[in-house]
Amino acid sequence: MSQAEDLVWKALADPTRRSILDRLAQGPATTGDVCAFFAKADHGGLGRTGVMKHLDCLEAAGLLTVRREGRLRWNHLNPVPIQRVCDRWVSRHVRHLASAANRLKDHVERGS
Amino acid sequence: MSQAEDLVWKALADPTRRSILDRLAQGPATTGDVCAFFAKADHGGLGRTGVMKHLDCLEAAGLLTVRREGRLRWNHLNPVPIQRVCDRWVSRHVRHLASAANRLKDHVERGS
DNA sequence: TCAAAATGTCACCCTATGGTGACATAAACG
DNA sequence: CGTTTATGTCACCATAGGGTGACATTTTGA
Repeated sequence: MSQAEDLVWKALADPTRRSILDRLAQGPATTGDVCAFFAKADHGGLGRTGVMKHLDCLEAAGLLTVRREGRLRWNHLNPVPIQRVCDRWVSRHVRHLASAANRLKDHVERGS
Repeated sequence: MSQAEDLVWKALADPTRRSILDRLAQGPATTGDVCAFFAKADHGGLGRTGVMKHLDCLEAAGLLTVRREGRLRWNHLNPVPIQRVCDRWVSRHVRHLASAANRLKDHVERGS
């Protein structure tokens, strides 16, 4: 229940940030690259300031590592926290899938 | 990128709601049960109205199924959406773990 | 040196969200 | 029937969060 895990959940809660992670999964990108990607209206028409706030949020959660190169800021995806959260929390619940399915089955059979 | 998946992410973003799911993972509970669990100060000191809003949120996300029995409302955990989101999104990123590790290794070796 | 490009930072706005108290409804029970 | 218990619903409040424009800083390159 650490603070760090909470930051990860909060970071993943926003669809725009998940899109950024999708973009970074195809390789590192500068902030300008990400901005160009989201400038198009079909990706939200988001401005540079907004993108940066999302990047900050992702970095705080550890989902992003930054490498500065001259005036460029290269954003690298770091999927480790996602896996950690998935292992530590999600698996606990998915483990109950079978019993939950049984309860749902009972639920349906008894006619709701 | 469906609306349904977004509801799941939003629902999981809040630590209180994840605690509720943890509680429900040990078996179904009435709304009163959940309230009693959160009334204690060490669990947030949350009120009944607040609990119900969280339950509504979880139900909208499909993480919760409700069965009414007289004046009781039994809340059942449904981990299926969690697994669906994990399969459809998280696995895409965890798949890049190896290459990301390499990039981080390069990053460190080049001295940040 | 000077201008353009890439990023950093700040103040501000609006809405979504978590939380509450008050009241309404519905079922169990004497 | 009247009371208690469990839940539903509503109006309301405070804050966090997503988004913006304006301006500062730092490189690059002519």
